[in-house]
Order: sequence, then structure tokens, then C-alpha cells
Amino acid sequence: MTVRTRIAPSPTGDPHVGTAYIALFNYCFAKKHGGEFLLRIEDTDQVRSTRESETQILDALNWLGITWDEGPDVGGPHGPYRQSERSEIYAEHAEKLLETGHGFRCFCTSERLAALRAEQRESNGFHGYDGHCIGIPADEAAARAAKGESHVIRMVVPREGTCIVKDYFRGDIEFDWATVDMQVLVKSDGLPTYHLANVVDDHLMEITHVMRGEEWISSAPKHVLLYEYFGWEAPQFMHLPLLRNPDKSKLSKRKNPTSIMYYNRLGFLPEALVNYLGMMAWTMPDAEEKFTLTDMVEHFDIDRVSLGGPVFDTTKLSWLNGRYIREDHDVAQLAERVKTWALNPEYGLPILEMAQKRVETLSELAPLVAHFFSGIMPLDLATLTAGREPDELLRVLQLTLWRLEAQRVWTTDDLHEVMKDISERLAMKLRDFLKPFFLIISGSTVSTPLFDSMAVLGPDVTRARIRSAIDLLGGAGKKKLKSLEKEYAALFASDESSEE
RNA sequence: GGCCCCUUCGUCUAACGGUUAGGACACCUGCCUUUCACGCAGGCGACACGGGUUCGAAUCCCGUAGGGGUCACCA
Repeated sequence: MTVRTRIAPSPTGDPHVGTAYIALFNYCFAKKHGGEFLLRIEDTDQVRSTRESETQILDALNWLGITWDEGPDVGGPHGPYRQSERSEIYAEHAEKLLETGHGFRCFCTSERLAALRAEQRESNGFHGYDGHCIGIPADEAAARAAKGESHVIRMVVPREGTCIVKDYFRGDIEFDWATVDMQVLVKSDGLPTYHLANVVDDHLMEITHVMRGEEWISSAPKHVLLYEYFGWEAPQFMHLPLLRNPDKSKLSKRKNPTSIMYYNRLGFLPEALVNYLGMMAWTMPDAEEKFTLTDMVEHFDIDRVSLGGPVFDTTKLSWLNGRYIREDHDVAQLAERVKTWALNPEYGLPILEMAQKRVETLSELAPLVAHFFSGIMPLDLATLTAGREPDELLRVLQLTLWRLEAQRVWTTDDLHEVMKDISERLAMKLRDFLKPFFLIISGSTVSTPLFDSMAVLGPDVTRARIRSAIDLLGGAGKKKLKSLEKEYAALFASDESSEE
């Protein structure tokens, strides 16, 4: 049996370093054992996922040098395995579950479920579906469904006994079946949820080892049960510890830049990032800290994974990156790297276009566009506040930052619209509102156009600079943060897309 | 709150019953150097706590505490 692993990134938002981290371990494990590493794209979410963001993930993995295999032919296109291209498969399998009595149609309205949930919140203890529809005879349910009554398909879960999830690192993990919810497998729109799609695909793709984030442990019983229902042998589950923010919570873009391409933009080399990701929860047998992807594959030992959740702390990443710059390049090679990093037409031309009208000599160029080639702009507190009330400025920056965190499309026009909208909601003149942002984004009030600059720099760099300005102002205390959160909710209610 | 997972310097980690608990980043001090950086030498600094088991425990077991994850027609 050859080892076959996969990751299942969902193409929403920017490609996340956490995804690369999981991908790296899957890749190394598979390659070490002469196996294959596959990609399965979670693209069922019609609202938010786009082909463009899917490309971003593939590009990011490519940039890092993590490649994927074609995988077996399971009656569809090879290569990145797209869930949306196999929708009929899930329906078939759900039907099978219905036939064997392992699944049932549920006609409960979302109102009823919401009420149920509210009621359960009152009493502490188990939260979940109460089995309301499980008693409906199969033929009656089928008839109602045939008439077009809206429904979902749930999985039957035993109400007693225990489930054992075999985790490679942790051994047997026990769950009482009574604490496992009767998960929806097929949504009312006919599309499968992750749980069904994931199990079906993994089986069809002949996945032998499921290496994923620890966050999935609690839904593993459902997956184990599905394998059992289908009569399939379950793969080996291996739950890796989660990357953390400095405050130890799960790494999130709200507290940290998490986009792989942010690190690219800041001038981190892909080999350094991969290396750094490789020292999260893992060490080389010889304790060497600098190693390439090839080294890691060659010496990969799954038993050297440690389970404490590592903090993704960029200080050490910077040190490592510095080593790559000075140890692995002569000057000419470094020049090449700089060129491919930012001194290339793709990145440079739009910037030069902005600068052209604004310089009289070429020597003015460097200071004018420096912010496109920098990380966090150095700021001076007095200049930033410039007579403004620091608390008030902090409020404006924080509210704007939150709004920008929710912003998915990031073109000049969109940004113009959003910033204008924010200023209106804050009842500020656009001009006054924007002023500090020039300073924060470009380091100077005399600079390239703000929205274009933000668009070129991208969401993560932009947010990081705003965040650093907030820090400079002393940051918002717990109390202040709470009241701001309230204000934000009131000000920007309803029209915000949810966080990932 | 229920369920589950985790716990070695501030951070990443080594140790797989017997070590003065090792290394790296960061920080501090020197040296090198026209400055800075690099480099080199040194320093500060951890087994969450309490019980067992054992001749012997960071390591095994049980509790406690702390942290995290998860409780959706998202993944």
C-alpha cells in the first residue's frame, strides 16, 4: 500500500500560512514514504469561493515549492480534485445511507432549530439535534421529499455507547456517542457538507492518512461512523497541533498577518518560510535548524512531531530569512532574488505609473515609492496624532481596521467605496478621515494615491500597518475594545460578510 | 457550560526512568570593527501544581490548575 495524503483548502480569502503548514507535513510524510500528496479543493461554497482565490492557493503552494500529485482517476479530472465537479457522487452516497437506514431526511425548519438551540443554551450540557424527524417512516419521508418539501439529510448517530477515534499521535480518543450531533450531510440545496464530501472523497481518492489540524478532532467520530456505515476501512487519523497567535489562540488574521503572500510581500524567501513552518512542532533528527524542503523530506520522521501548539512568532522567521540571504546567495544571486521579488514589471510598472507624474528627477523616485518596498512604516507618535485627540484617532483606526478585515474584494474602486462609506458612517469629512491613513500607509502625507497604494500593497500589509499605528497609540484596552466592538456592530450591522 | 486535546526557559524546541535539564531565537555583556550589521565568546532564563508507582521521574499513573479546540444547512 502506498501512502497517500491530501489537504483540502477552501478557496476563501487569502492563502493562509496554517494551510501551508498542514500541507508541508502532509507532503513530507507522503514523500518520505514514496507516496503521493493530493489536493482536494473545497469549492462548494458558491457564495464566496471563486476560481481566482483557488488559483491563489495553488500559486502560494507553488511559491513554497510544495507540489501535489494527480491522484487516482475516480471518474473525473485529475490534479486538484474539485468537489464541485463531483456533486452527483455525494448524492449517490447519501442515497445509500438513506437505504441502509444510516441517514434520514429532516424537515425541520431553521426556526425550529434556532428555538431548539436557544432552549438548549438555557440548560448546560449537550447541544444538538433532538432527533425530531428520525421517526418519520422512510417511505413517507421520501414522498414528502418527492413533492419538493425542503429538507436536509442527517446521519443517524447512536444515542449510547462510546466511539473510539484512533489518532496516530494521541492513541485512542474516546467520545460518548450521546455527545455527537446528528450532523447534516446534505444541505437543503442538495450539496454535501464537508463531513460527507470529505469521507467520500478520501475513500475514492484512496487516502491512507488523514493529517489535518487538531480543530477536527471533535468531529472525527462522525467521520469514523461514516466509514463504518459505508463499510470502508478508515484511514489513519493524525491531528497536528494548531499554529497559535502570541496569546495562544488559534492563529487568526485578526491578530496577525496570516496570508502566505504577505510574507512574500515583506521579502521573506519561500525557502525560509517553509523551513520555519517545518520547525513548528517538528525538529530535524540532528537538531539542525536550517534545512530545505528536500532535507526535510529525506529526514522526515513523523514521530518527531510535538503536540504543544506552537506560537507563530516571526522574530525567528526573520533571523532564518537573514541566514538564507547571506549564506545562500552571492551578490549577483541576491540581485536576481530582488528582481523576482519586486523589481519586475508586474509589480513595478503600476507603481512607476503612479510615480511618473509626481517626480521631476529620477532621484526623487526612491523616497516617493519606498512604502511599496517596505514592511511596517516607521511612524512617529507626534506626527501621527498631529493635534488630533489620540483616543479619537484610535477609535477611527480600530473601527476602520475591523471593517477592512471583513473586506474581501480589494481593488482601488472597492477600497474607495469602502473608505467613503466608513467616513459617512462615522460622520466625518472624507478628507479628514483619510488624512492619518496617508501617513500610516505611505509614511508621508505627500505620496501616491491612497486607494491605489492600498490596492497594490494588498490587504495584509495594509492591515498590518494600521495595526502597528494602533499599537503606537497605545492600543485599545480591554474595556475600550469592548465598547468599540459594540459601536462597530451598531455602525456596520447587517452588511458585513462573515469572518472565515 | 458540555465534550475533547494540550502543558520543558519570554518564543521554537531536545530529552523517549538515572543529564550540573541541552540547543536555537530574543534579550544583556564583551571581542572584532571608522559606524551599523555579520561573526565570535560569555551571561540571564524552564520541567504548571499536588499526590502516587519506582532504588531512582521532566519522562509512567491519578487528581488539580492553566491554555486551546469544538459544539452550523462553514470548512
